[in-house]
Order: sequence, then structure tokens, then C-alpha cells
Amino acid sequence: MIGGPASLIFSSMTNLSLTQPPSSSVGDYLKAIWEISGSEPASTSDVAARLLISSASVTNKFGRLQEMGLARYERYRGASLTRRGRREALRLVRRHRLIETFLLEHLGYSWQDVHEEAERLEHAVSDEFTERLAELLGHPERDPHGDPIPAADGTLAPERSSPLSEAGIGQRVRIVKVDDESAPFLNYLGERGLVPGRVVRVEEVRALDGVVALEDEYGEKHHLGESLACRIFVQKELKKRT
Amino acid sequence: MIGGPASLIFSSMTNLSLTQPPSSSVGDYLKAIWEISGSEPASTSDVAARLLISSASVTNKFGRLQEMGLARYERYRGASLTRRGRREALRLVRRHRLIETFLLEHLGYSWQDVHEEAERLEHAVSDEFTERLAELLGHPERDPHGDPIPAADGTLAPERSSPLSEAGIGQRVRIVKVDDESAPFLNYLGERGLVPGRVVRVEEVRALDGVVALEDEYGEKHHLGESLACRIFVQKELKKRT
DNA sequence: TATGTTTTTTAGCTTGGGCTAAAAATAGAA
DNA sequence: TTCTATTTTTAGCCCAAGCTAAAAAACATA
Repeated sequence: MIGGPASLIFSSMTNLSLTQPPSSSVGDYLKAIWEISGSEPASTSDVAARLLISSASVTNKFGRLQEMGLARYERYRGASLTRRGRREALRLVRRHRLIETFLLEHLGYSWQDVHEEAERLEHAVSDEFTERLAELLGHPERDPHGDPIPAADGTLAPERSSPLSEAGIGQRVRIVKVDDESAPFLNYLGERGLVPGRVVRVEEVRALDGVVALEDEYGEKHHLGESLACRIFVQKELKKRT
Repeated sequence: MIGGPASLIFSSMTNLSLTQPPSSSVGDYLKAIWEISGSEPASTSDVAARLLISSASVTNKFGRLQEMGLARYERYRGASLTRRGRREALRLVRRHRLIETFLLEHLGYSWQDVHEEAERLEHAVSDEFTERLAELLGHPERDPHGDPIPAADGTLAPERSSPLSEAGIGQRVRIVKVDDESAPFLNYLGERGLVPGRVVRVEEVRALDGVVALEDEYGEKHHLGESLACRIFVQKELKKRT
């Protein structure tokens, strides 16, 4: 197989704007800003905390990102991504999530180790590698955490899920995302089959202590504390079964 | 599969000496010295040529490699690897060759693209990744070029192959290695099935122009010019078939 | 042996990505 | 509104890994 479907995709779209790939450091900043900034720009100190570096270094880089046309930056108010910056960030997120999927599904990695390895690899792989990997994995739409995988052109469908802790009583919901990286958390849920894709019925959301009671597809009951329930994201499930 | 056989291997052996991994630049120097130096140390300019950098930079780094205990260096005479340097180099070579194998066999890469991608990835992957990949690939002893893959502990069995151009007439030999990276070369041989593992009989080695005549297992004849024949490495084949 | 060529080294500069400490701006509380 | 606490920025430094240009050593050959 030489220059199969994968090459069609990546040759036609990525890196339209950046003549040379951003350094891995630049990429880390873009991802951090993307993850932190919502309606507000990402603050210097938040980015510093996430990347475990000093605020001074972040201030510095914000300036450079602006010059590079990857971010908008206003002194004392933080940085937000330009369209190009966002696309670059999403390219990395795509890589990260595809690599995580590969590590878990094909190399037998444990949840604990997956993130760190992907963090390094995402800066080393080419677009070609990424698209071939996507093909090998069957073009998944979500990674094993349930996070959506951005498209090859750096776009990401807006997410419409809400925390389990806010679900309505009696509702049938599908788990779409588990928003935590810690191993005990993931292991606990994994053992009980509460993983992305599963459909459960919400039996009770107790106002008193936030405990959520669930029944899964096999009739098993689960009782989750508030701290767990607010990290499990769900969508309303319409049909009986997909 | 959590912490399977792979983790047994790598947790017990690698990085005995280096507390933190050598920078990717250091690794490139070690590999270059390993590839270049035989009985003689590797010269400044040879390493510079291979890494496409200036000789001055190489001189500089040779000093640092010595301080780090990875190379022996004598001014104006070049550098050679210490035991530790050699082990580090071979760890990288192992990674490189396993990654190349994966790219070709599982991701459908073409010969052209494999080397460059592996060159980047080998600096990003962990020992854990490497050993799990080895497992996925079935612990191959050679990569698709026929080059031997060093063991996880950084050792490499000495190679006993010689160029096809030096084979004896009438000898049955097994192709073990193709020592060239160029695409046309590899494609030509690939189309004719002259790939590592194949057994052929040498019919003639013409002194006049160095052309080697072969007969393969299907009775097909091949005539290779000297420039090709000296890059195909073979071993004497004893049994009729393996 | 003397002399010129090639190779290697030295000296000094550049860039990217960090750092700390001190100054400036912003935000919160009295 | 003013004053203090926090955050952000500035200024100046360090290190790794390159570079060029010039000096020094090694080599080759007349």
C-alpha cells in the first residue's frame, strides 16, 4: 500500500499556513490556551500552572505567539487563539487522541501511562503518520476517554454533553466522556463498565449529598458520589439502543 | 493487558547509567559515531557530513560527549563510543528499526517515507513503547531492510554477512540485508522479490564488469550490476530451505 | 625538508526556551 | 477612594545547539 487514502487527505489540507511546523513548545502553549480559554482569554498564570513553567516565560511566549499570528494577546488580559492558532492546537489534539487510542487498543497500555506517552509522541509524528493511524483505528470519532477527536482539517464539532450530576431523574443517557486522568478513577469506572458509549438510566440525583443512582443495561445498580458524577458527561439517549 | 511481559523486560534493564535521557541531539551524534567508526574513531568531518551540520559544532559536541562518559575523544583524531555510549546508540537503533518495521507492516508506509518518520519518532518514544511495539511485531530479529535489531539491553550479535559481489560461484546464499535507502533501488529489488530472507544461487560473478548473475527459487534469472551487488549482503545458505 | 592544502579547533555570535528578582499594573477590601 | 495584595511584565541572566571566520594542527607532496 503506497500513498493510499491517507495521503489524499493530508496532502490536501494540513499546514496550509505554517511553512515550518511550530516547535513542540509552541504547540504546548497553543493546546494550553485552547484548553483553558473559554469566552475569556487564558491568563498568564493559568497557562504557567498548566505547563509547569514560570509566568514570566509565558508572558514572553504570548508575545511571540501574537507575532506568529497564532494568538491574540493584550497585556495584562491574557491570550486567546486566532483561527490559525486554534487549528494548530486542534491538529495536536487530534494527534494526541488518536495516539492514546492506539496505545490503549493496540499496545495494551494502561490508562496511567497513556497520557504521558502521547504527550511526547504528538510532537514527533507527521501528518502522514497521523492519518495512517486514523485509518488503522477505523477513523474513530472519540478517544477511549470519550473525548471527541478533531477532524484532519482542524475542526471540531461543538460538544453537547452535560455532567451526569445534572441529569434528569428517569432519563436514559449515554456516557460520552470521562473528564479525569487519574488512574483509580478510571479503573473504578472501567471495572463497572461505566465507560463511554454505555447507556444508563438515572434513578435518583439526591439533593442532599449529590449521590447519583444509576441502573445500567444489565440491571446493575451503581451509586456515584458527587465528585465522580460531575466528571462523567452524558447525552440524552433517544432510541432504545444504537 | 496491563503491565504485561513488556514491562518486565524494560523495567529491569534499560537506562542503568543515564539518569535522564540524552537529548535527541546527543543521540544523533552517538548513532552517527556508531555507524561511522569501525576500528578507527569517527572523524569530525564525517560526523558533520552525516548530520548535515558544521564541523565546528561537532568538535564542540565531541567534548561534551567525553564529559558525559559516552565517547572517547582525542583532539584531531576523532571520537569513538564508550561502552555506555554504544549501549545508548544501540537503544536508538533498536527503536529506529522496530519503528520502521511497524510503519511498513502496520501503517502501509512506503520505503521512501519510513526512514524520516522513524528518525523523528525514535527520540520521542519511551522504553515501554519500544518493548510493547516489539511484542506487537512478534519480536523480530531483523527490520524489513534485513538489518539486525539490537536487543533491549543494548547488545547486538556481530553480523556475518558479505556483499553479494563477493559471493562464490554456484553458492546458495540468503539475502540478509539491503544496504541502501534510495527508493528506486529498493523498489527495483522489491519488484523482483530480491528482499531479505530470499535464497538465491549465484551463477556468475563477472570479473570484467562486476555483473552478478542469480537464479532465484522460482528459476528466474537476475543480472545485477556491481553497484547494486555490493549493497546486497548475503549469508551462505546451508540447508535446502528454512 | 619545506611548503601548501586540508582538516580541526578556537573564538565569538545567534536563537529558542527557560529562569529569578524587581518593577508596574490590576483588583479587592477598608 | 485609597491602600494593600496579587498578578503580570520587564530586565537581565543561563544553557544547549547551532553558526561563521580565523587560527592551528596534520597531512601530502615537490
